[in-house]
Amino acid sequence: MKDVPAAGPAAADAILAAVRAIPRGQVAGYGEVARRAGLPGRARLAARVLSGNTDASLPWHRVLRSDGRIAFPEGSRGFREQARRLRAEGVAVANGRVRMARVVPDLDAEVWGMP
DNA sequence: GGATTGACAGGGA
DNA sequence: GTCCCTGCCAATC
Repeated sequence: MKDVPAAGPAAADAILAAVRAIPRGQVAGYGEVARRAGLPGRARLAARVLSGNTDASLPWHRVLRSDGRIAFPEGSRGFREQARRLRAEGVAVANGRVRMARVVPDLDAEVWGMP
């Protein structure tokens, strides 16, 4: 019952699972995902995992920066792809940023299975 | 072995 | 509200 896995394939899997746990129309930050994956403070690791992912069914576009900003440089390919997908899901993307879900208390709790 | 980089986060100006 | 710098961790050169 150790605690956090020491950054291995299991960690990557956990991160992927956390990303897949994000419901459609909702978004989360890298640090948030990492935390839910059992890797507090490993936001960068989450980013790295997503950069190496190739799963098209993985909602990576729902993962944003802590500020709600898209991690890619504006005008970049990934930027456009992500913004496009988010809009397709009903997420308001404006000027390279996304309106972070301010209040989704019950929903959020349900999603992460924790109040 | 060390040094550099990176889809980050947080605090300060 | 935006822009800049520092810190943390892991992988890569």
